[in-house]
Amino acid sequence: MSQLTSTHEKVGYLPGSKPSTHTAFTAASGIENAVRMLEGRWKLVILFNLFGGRLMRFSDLERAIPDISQKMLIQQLRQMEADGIVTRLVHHQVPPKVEYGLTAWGQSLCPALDALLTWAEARPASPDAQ
Amino acid sequence: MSQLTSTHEKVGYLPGSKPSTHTAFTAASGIENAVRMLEGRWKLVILFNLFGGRLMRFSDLERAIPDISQKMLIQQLRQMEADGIVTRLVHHQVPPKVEYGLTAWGQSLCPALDALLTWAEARPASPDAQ
DNA sequence: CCGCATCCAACGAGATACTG
DNA sequence: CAGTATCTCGTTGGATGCGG
Repeated sequence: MSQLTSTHEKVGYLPGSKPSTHTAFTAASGIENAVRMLEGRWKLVILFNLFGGRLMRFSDLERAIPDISQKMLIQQLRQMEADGIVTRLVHHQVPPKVEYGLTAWGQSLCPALDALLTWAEARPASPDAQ
Repeated sequence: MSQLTSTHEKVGYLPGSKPSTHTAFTAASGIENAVRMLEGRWKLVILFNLFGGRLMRFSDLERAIPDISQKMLIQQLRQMEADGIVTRLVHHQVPPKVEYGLTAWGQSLCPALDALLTWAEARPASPDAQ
């Protein structure tokens, strides 16, 4: 279910003709929301460690991402939790144990990121004059 | 040609088993490059005004995006030009005339953004405990 | 018309130290 | 173990004014 056309032809969300659900501005702001959730120095790295559906403890993530500080790790996790991307599961134990995972919606980010990765790697080496 | 699996099953880029071309870190950094090019307050709005393959003058873009400052417009355009996403065509005239458009690679961003938009709009209203 | 330079405020993110 | 608190700094983006 594609909302934007991917061709070089005229597209449906252009101002003037809006047969589709989106104008240039609504489409942009919708994607901006997505990009905002993905911004942040570490979010994608965290996400990729969580893809696959397994749960990881705070300390697991710390080990998996050596250069991250505790502050950044918790901050980015909490933001993604607030965004509905990651789940936070607290086990009331001594010592404490908290596991992080992905929501179903978070999992569904995977194909979109795949598209982005494919695009990024298709970058031509030499500048192409259109 | 998908490089990441989109299922909830085990995925190929996970540490330990790397039959695919990507580890969690190379995949993340590849996408980070893409996200970095899309960050910036106005880049997506500019992009959407350029999709469709038509050329737009500097002043056209200024009019199309009322709240943007000249500094921001030129800055984001130049960055995207450096990234190989937009083209810059200078007509040596009096008064000056410069037209901006998308490279072929820039055009090919469209489906990837579409995937992101579809994902963003699929966000569940209520928090879903996975 | 198109763009550059400068100054400034706001925010993101790292380092470090401390707590339940 | 899993956080919180504070400080600092680099970067981003806005406003304004000048130049080819």
